[in-house]
Amino acid sequence: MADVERAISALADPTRRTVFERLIDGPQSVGALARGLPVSRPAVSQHLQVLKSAGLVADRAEGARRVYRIDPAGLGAIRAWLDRFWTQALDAYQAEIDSKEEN
Amino acid sequence: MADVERAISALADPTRRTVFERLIDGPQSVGALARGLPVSRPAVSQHLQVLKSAGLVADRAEGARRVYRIDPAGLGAIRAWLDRFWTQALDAYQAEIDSKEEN
DNA sequence: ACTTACGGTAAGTCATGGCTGACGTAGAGC
DNA sequence: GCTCTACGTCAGCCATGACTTACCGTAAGT
Repeated sequence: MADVERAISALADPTRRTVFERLIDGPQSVGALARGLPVSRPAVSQHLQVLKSAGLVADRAEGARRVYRIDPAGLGAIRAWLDRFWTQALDAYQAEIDSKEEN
Repeated sequence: MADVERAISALADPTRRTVFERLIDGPQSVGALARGLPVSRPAVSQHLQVLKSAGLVADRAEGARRVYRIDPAGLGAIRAWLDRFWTQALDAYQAEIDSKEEN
């Protein structure tokens, strides 16, 4: 649950969301990611740490470079949480409509 | 898409998430919500404005009181966005695994 | 009309966090 | 071993936003 919390707030930042979306095209090194973004390389590195601690990405050392890839775990956690939430909200919504129609 | 962006960042705040979750139990007035939270009533009011502009809640005037309820629109937007994202991520993930096994 | 309850708004404070530049470290090539 | 590239980390800056108090309009009850 706290895992989900961090995943959500991680994806709340626009830059971080962009970094994450770029990784969908395939694993990338930090420098490669930073080159396509309007922020410095340290900024990208920090964003990747946040994404990593949220279970959204994983990293693998490849020589001097560090390649990041998407980790399905974090996204799956959000999805599960959202699904449960979604059904609850819909149920409550429908129940509210029904109770109004009974008048 | 920008709608989704606001919905996500809206749910990123813990207090706001709590407010939203409380509304699942049924529509609530601002005062009722504030009474169960460690923050002041204006704070809750401001959070509700954010949730409203994100399409996550809707309000209805009921005499002097203002009752807020969950609006499925915002949650549905996040869900749709996340689903598309989810399949893309999984595809990319699987494709990456396959390309590694070909060595 | 007066009062009381409810809630949105304004102004101001303070903490969080995103960003940069500087620095230190590890690997690869000559 | 020297150099160059690639990253992570640290310190500090600054904007964003969450929160509070004070205030104002509005609706209902007496």
